Order: sequence, then C-alpha cells, then structure tokens
Amino acid sequence: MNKFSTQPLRGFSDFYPEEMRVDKWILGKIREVVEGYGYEEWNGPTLESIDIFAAKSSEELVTEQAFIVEKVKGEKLILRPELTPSLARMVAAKIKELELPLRWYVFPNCFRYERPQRGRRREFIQVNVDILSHDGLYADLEIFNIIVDIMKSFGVTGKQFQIRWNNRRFLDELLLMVAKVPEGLKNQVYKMIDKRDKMEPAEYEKWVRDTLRDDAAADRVLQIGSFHDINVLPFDNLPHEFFEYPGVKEVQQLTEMIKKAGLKPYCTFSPEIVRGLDYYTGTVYEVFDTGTENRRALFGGGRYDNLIDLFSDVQLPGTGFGLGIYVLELFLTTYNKIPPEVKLPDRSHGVYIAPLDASCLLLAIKVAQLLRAQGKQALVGYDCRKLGRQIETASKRGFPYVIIIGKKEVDAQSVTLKNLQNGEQQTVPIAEMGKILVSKT
RNA sequence: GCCCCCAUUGUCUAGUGGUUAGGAUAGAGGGCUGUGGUCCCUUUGAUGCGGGUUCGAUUCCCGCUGGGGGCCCCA
Repeated sequence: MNKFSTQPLRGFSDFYPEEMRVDKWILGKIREVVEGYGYEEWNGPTLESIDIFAAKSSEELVTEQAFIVEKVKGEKLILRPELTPSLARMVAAKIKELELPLRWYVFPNCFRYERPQRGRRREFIQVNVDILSHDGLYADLEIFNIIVDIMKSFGVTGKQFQIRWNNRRFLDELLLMVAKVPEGLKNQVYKMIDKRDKMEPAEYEKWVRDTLRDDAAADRVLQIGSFHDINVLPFDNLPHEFFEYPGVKEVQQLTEMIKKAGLKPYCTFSPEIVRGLDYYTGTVYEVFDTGTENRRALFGGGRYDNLIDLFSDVQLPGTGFGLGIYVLELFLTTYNKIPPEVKLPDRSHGVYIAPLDASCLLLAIKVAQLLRAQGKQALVGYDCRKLGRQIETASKRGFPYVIIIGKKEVDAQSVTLKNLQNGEQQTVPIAEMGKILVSKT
C-alpha cells in the first residue's frame, strides 16, 4: 500500500527539536534586547479579514500572495502575511486608553504564497518591533539603537552589517525640487532608484533616460545613490532654501543624532533606499550584510505617518521594522555566530537515572520526582538496558550525573551517584542525595 | 507565474542499462550477566512518486512532488 509523503508542504518547514532550539535562541536574544527598551509583547489573530489588507496593500499581495481561507462561501479570510494592519486595528480600537508612546513587539508566524528561495519560506517568523509616538526622530534613533543592540548581541559588528537609511520626504524634495522630475513619474523613479544596485550601470542609465526623456533631470536622478553625506551633494542647482526643506532638515538632524549616539559605525546614509511600501513617509532603512554572501536586505522598516487612518480619524505616526528570523539565521550562519551548543538540548541541570531492572523502576521514578521538586531535570531509563549502555547514553547526551539504582540501592533505600565528568561516585541515602547534587551542580 | 541546477538507507555519500546497490556515520545487540567516552564483532536500514523506451531501468527520456539558485514581488 502506498504511504503518504513525509515531506511538508512546499515552502513550509518541519521544526524538529534542533531547529526549535535555534529559533528559540535567536528569539530569546531579540526578546532580551527589546525588553530592555521597555517594549511590550502583543499578538493579533492568525486569520484576518482580507479587506484590511486589500485596502492597505497592493493588489498583488491579496490576489497572488495570500493564503485565503473560505469556509463560508464569499467570506474571505487571509492567513496574515504581515502584522501591520492588525496592529493598526488593535491600536485604533483602544486609541483613547493607550498611553503613548506605545512600544510593542511581536514574533508572529506569517504566510505568503511565494516561490521559496534563500531565506524565504511560505510560512515564516517575522519579528516586528514598533514605536508609535508623535516625536519622530528620537523614535527613529531608538529603533536604530535597538537594531544595533540586537546585532551586537549576536556578536556581529559594523564591519559585517550596516543600516542603510534614507528619508522619503527628503527623496520627494530631491526628486521634485532638485531633479525636477514630473510629479506623475515620481513613483516610477522611486522604483528605478530601488533597483539601481541590482542593475548594470549602463542598463540603469538607459532605463532612467528613456523613462524621463529629459537629460537634465536624468543626470540628477543618476546622481542619487552616489553620495552618502547630506552636506556634500553633487548637484549644482540646489534651490536657495534647500536646507530649509523639512525632509532635508530631518536627514541633517538624524545624521547628527546618529553621530552623537555613537551609532555611526553601524549606519550609512543611502539615498537610494526606497522600500516598496506606499505608506512610508519619513525615515526608511534596510539592514544589509556588508559581505557578498547575503545580497538581499536582511530586514528593513520605516516611518509611517498614518498608521490607523483606515480605522480612525486620529492621526498616529509610528516607526518599526520587520525581521524574518530565517534570513537572520542564514546571516548568522555565514559569520559563524550560532554556537554549536545551541543545537543541543540543555542537560546542564540534568540527571540520568539508570535502573538496572524492572524491580528498580518504582524507586527510580520516586527519586526522579524528588529531583524535579528541587528544580533538576530528571530522566528515567525505563528500558533498563545494561548499565554500560545507560552510562554511555547519558554521557553522549551531555548529562553531568547518572544515578544508578539496582537491587542494593533498593534494599538500602539509597542511590549511587556518579559524576560523569570525573568518574567519582558514591552511594548515599535518598534523603542526602539532594544536598550532594546541589553542592555539585 | 517564469528560467537554471538537483534528488541513492536517519545523515553524508560511492557506483551501475543485467544477478546480493558499496562505504562512513548514527541506531540496535553483543564482547563486558553493576560502570561511559576508545576498540572489536554482529545487525536493522535506500534508488522520492507516476509514466515511457528496453528482453531488462536505480541508471536513458517525459511528467509530478520536493529542494537549491535567480527573475517577478518583497506588504
């Protein structure tokens, strides 16, 4: 008879204990950092109405890349592809009682019907960290600080990653007032700038010139991405009041703040960073591997001015980032930053109890319970294999101690405690077992 | 949705149009009937699925499934 395939669905993963330990380790590090900044964990439902995604996001997201659940005909539910609409909904519902600024994080599993490739699955865990408040630049700076602290907690340095940041307001001013790009072509030019780094320079130049049909404007658009300092711009026609533009001032101020906060080794101002989302309005950023192994952005985010406008007339700006932990894992693996012991079960407080035959099992179980009551981890070798094998197993699995229980121990109501590191062993009454273990581990 | 590459025991892999598909490692048992990590012996276990060519296919061809890489997209 044909058996079912043991493979998971395309783009989905099985998580065996080893993978779970790696994920938990990564999330634990991130949690430690964001909790240190006072962020609170939240969560939304896994299923949402498709409407809020259709309204907020592109047509393609909803029609092509959504996992749709249609239990009742006509009622379209979507397995969440991201959490921002849920965040907006939940914040809007309690906008009057929530205290600003709101510092929230969540580690949701999200779903997108895409072609799986390096760092991309159809179900993935995407860390979201958001701060919702009215004072913009300090919130942006805090997010940069968090990103840097997260990366540092994994032991990577500014040599291995960079936050490349830009500002949408600034980019608008640059395109419309300096490059003189017609308003109608703005979004197309955004798209081109976004693609710049992936294309051959000649091909890119041709694309820009063909699209703009204005050599002067094209010349200036082609300069975007060639400079990394707002104070040294390669344009000869800057308007007199250029440095009074709000976007330009924001970039200048944030540059200054980054320097003073000591984040300069980790941040690069990069005017070609656009991000696809329509709702970004201020500072945007993407985190990159500086090496060649991971060419895509590791993760990114940005500032949006109208998070909750679908649900409320109240205006609430915010900024935050989304980080797929599978991509981060590949990055960390590239730089050898996942310690091998992360993949092994933690037996540092473990005791392996080795009964010699079935008549010893009841005492073994009782001893295990006593140990657990003291906060130890205790495993009973129910199969009662021969002692050599049991010790071998315990040793290979990393247990520091074995407790041997045979006929002698049952008769005397004692245990034989063996230290696997140095081979020492002693037989003690059960009542004293805890004391000895506590003093040793 | 498109393009390229890939698929052999749990894992890593060798090999072949023809008779028992080989090794390493992991697992199980024993050497050692109450003492581990080394060693020795024995043993379990594989050609992803479906179709075609052929006397015969694990091998060649097609499709499917899954994986890797890229395009599109990246909310």
